[in-house]
Amino acid sequence: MNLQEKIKLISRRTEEIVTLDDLEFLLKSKELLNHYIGFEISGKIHLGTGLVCMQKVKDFADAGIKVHIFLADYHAWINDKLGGDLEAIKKIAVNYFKEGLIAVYECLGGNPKDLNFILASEFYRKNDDYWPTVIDVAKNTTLARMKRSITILGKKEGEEVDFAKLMYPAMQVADIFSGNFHFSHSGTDQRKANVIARDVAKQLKFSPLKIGDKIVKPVAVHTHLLLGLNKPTIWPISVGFNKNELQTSMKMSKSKLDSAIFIHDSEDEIRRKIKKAFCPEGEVEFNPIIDWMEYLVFSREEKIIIERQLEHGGDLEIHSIDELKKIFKNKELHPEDLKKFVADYLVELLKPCREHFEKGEGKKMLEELEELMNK
RNA sequence: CCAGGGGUGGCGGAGUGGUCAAUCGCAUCUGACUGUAAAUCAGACGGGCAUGUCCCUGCGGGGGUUCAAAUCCCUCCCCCUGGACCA
Repeated sequence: MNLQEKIKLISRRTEEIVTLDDLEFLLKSKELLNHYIGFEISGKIHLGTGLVCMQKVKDFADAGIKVHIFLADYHAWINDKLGGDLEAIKKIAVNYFKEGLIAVYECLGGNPKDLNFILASEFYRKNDDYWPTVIDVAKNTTLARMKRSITILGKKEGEEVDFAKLMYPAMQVADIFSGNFHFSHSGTDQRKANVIARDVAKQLKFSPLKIGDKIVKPVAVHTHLLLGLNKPTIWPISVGFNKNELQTSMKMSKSKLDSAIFIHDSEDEIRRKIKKAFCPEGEVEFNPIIDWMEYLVFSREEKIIIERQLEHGGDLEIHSIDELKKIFKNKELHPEDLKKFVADYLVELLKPCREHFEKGEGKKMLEELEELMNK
């Protein structure tokens, strides 16, 4: 694969690459390059991580980059996930979470051997330079900035938090340097941490990131955050609405009931959630179903055929997201037909993963997680 | 550690001895209406069933006063604001 192909592969369907020049520089070097994406062990894996993030992980792997999945157990603990029980979090991380990511990766056609899993707590224990790196990062960042950065934990800026949460951004940044990761891959919600990493990169005494003798900044690759299936909190949109605010309110979230589909949801669950999803006819911009078509379907397909009854126009062949948007905007495609397509598509795509968690060890791991979440 | 304020249903937030299973808003669920969802309207919304002017549990935990407590008293825990301490 040549340089241009690699760049194209890594940057396809991303929201942002910081920066493209640095990406090119890294890819030109002859060194083994390391990718990283961190996941808080926060509960069930939804399609945002399962399909969007893992698809990008596969892109990295296909580009010949060593990919690392960082199981952020300490981070989950800090962020009060799973009852804030570190031991339980660790267990879920190495069982359910790892298992789930492998299973979806296979659904996407990836080879699980590509994936290198790192458990945060283990990584810290074995790495004497880790905590000095945290301090090093902290010394090069202001308190005000850390306070602003708690949005990466899903907290609102200015929200009252315990002190550990202010350590979280520094830890996340230190993860990147301690792991010697050249690529920090995340959803756009993690942008603040990645930008801090780039800002402190040249100041660090501990674990600086190097290519040869040159100290470099990690390249941030930000993938799209899927829209939740719910109606946005601000709707209908009025004149002078805040687009950012609206988009933030639309993000898929585990805390918003039925806004997310999980990688092992049953066929009925998938269909039920899609059916009740917000989907205004003719609206392409703030429409979760259109969003999912773009990031879950057209990210993989060159051509799709939407089945329709004759009275509704008969089967429809579409070749791109732009074509779909145009047709939908003109109300030449009814939401119900589109929903049916998306549901069928996901049911089929996720089948191996679903079956994996329906029996044996997989089932046990999922039940273990559910029990913990119901506490 | 001290002073003051506070902890009520999934969330926000009323209530401050009986008429409180607890106003109201949001969320959620059901039905009607739409070829989806939304919006709108009607109903449900602590749990149970025999669905009733029925039973149980309940207003941070525990104990007490009272015929009667979310409401008063004691005690413990936790949160917020400020202060004190700082070899």
